[in-house]
Amino acid sequence: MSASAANEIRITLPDGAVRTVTRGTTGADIAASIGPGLAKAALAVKVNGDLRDLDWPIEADARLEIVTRKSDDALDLIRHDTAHLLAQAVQALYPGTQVTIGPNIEDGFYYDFARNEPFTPDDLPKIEAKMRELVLKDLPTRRTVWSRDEAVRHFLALGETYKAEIIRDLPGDEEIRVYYHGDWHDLCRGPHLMSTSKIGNAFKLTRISGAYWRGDQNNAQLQRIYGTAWRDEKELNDYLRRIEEAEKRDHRRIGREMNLFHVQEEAAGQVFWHPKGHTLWRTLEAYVRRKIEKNDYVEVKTPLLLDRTLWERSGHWAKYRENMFQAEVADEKRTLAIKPMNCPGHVQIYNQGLKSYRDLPIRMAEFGACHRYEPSGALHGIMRVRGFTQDDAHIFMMPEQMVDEVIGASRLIFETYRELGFENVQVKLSTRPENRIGSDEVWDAAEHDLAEGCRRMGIPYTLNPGEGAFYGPKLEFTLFDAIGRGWQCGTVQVDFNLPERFEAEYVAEDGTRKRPAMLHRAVLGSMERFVGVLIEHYAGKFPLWLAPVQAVIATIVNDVDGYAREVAARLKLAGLRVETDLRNEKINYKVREHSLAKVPFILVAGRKEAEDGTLSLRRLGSDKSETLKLEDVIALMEGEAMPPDLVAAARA
RNA sequence: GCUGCUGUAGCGUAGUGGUAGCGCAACGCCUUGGUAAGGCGUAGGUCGUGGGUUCAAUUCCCACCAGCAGCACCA
Repeated sequence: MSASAANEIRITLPDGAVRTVTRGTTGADIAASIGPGLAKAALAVKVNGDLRDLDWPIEADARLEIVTRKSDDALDLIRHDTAHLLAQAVQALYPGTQVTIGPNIEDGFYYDFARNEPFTPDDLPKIEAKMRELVLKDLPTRRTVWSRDEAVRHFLALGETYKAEIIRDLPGDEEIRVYYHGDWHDLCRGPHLMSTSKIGNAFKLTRISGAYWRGDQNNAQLQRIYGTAWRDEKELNDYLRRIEEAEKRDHRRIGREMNLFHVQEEAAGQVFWHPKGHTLWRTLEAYVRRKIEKNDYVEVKTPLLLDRTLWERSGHWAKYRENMFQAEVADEKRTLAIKPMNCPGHVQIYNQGLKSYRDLPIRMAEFGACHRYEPSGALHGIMRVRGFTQDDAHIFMMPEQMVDEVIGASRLIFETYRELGFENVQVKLSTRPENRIGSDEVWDAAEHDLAEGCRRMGIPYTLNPGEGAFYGPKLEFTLFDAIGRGWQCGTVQVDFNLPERFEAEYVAEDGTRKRPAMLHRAVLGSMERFVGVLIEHYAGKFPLWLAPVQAVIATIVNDVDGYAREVAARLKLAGLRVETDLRNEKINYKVREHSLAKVPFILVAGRKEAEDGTLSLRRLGSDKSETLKLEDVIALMEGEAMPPDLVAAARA
């Protein structure tokens, strides 16, 4: 091999072209050799799939890809550089502030700072202005490599104790890089854009919050600044519009606008359901009830208030007491607690009378009102509350029936979500935590049964190691709504604890007493939360079968009030939820009002319709109307108002 | 629970050391009008709660409660 050949390396470009260049050539050099346009557009390179700085010397044969603003990787680069820019601006404006970490997150980034004085919302525009100033200065990026000791000493001398801690904790073989943007520098793995001007102007600081160092409540609380950054102004504006759209779907807002429910401070974390909201609730409940009846569940109702001794026996008193509401009465010495879960109650019912293996499995369901003292900061509308109703069930069975029951419960969950309009569902298997009860053999079997159930159903799942409950492993079902947000709702959990503690038994085929296995399972999870999810998923525009008011009959003149009432009566007879609007208002006004109230059908009745026995039907979201015979309206609406499970049954 | 912010009529908001306005909604009257806001009028607030400062507090201070954003939590 000649000396020159030893100094040459082969670079393969994405189109397959191969270039021979001198060892140590950078991505910038190669981009320049391809063309001046690309040289200008280049932000970074990918060397054998790894993102690198443009000036990173390439030392061996490699596949190389030039990353421009159009590349998928550009956003990550821009966001991370913006995070640095934020830190640089903050340290320029607020000397003495320590930097910690500043990772990318979905749609943006954040940076955590240690500073005694808190940031206020007024600081954001100031910081942002400073950031734009730094962009205009076009500060060049310079990468340096330090020894560990040198870096630690350096950052400690600067008073950057968090950075020093981060460096100390880096794996031994990791190269310690410090990036300079002009005079300012930060420890960073990179890569970075070659100068601050490459970031562009499409960024915005969005909010401030507290955050614990390393996410641990026992550590110091830092101040986090969130921001978003995009390739260009258009992308930024699209994003801001998306946020606005999401705000419009907010169930708290729609709940108020559609008069579904309210909350008030005397009952923090609990919901006052208004007639319309409760109609929605009952419709959903009736649907779930049909589903479980079809799946051979029995429904029960158990007490809300149970004696402390029962909770001691179940283990909740020891493990869950801080989250339980307690009640006392003047005349009695006993302490009662409001149930945070339904399981102990269900085991009490199971334990009434001796069960045979022939009775199993017993699938015991309850729409159980539970109360948990959730931390005040966790409360959120009707999504995270202190008083909620689980569509709960416990399945008592022989251990060998476990896989079938896991499959049955999972199938019910998938089917329900699909019928309710959620196609995309993900499953997680949470396995044994550090702190647990039960032998390894029992855990092995339970984890196996959950996994086996998924496998046989052909549903993929991801592992969530160590995240199981202390009493058993679980499957968690996350559904994705219309704007792509995930909601963990359903769960299937194995429980070793309760049957043991309450000494549940069944008589086996051989006449011996055996302990049944138990599965907890919820489909919607919390009714309150699920109604919230439905509101946000549909943005309040519910499918007809769920809509609290399915149609309003709006009159044009008072002469037809009688006809409108008659129509309403006929529709009600057909099982439809309708209201009349006989007010002395113009039809424009009525149409506007009921459209804003998201009523699926407006049935307009004027003189013509009253004479012909017809209605002018206008669908929500349409500006057209069509005139139909009353019978046809009823037939049409009856068809569309059929709940999805009944539609499926009718088709079968 | 932690950090920050907020709390004025049902909702959305203005405002001030001298006991409060506006819009929408509500209610009443007039208008009976063909598919997204007709007109006029009336009523509604101990300005989150409790203390303090002051001649005087909705306004300033403190505490508490609740809400919002995030963190932490989420059997």
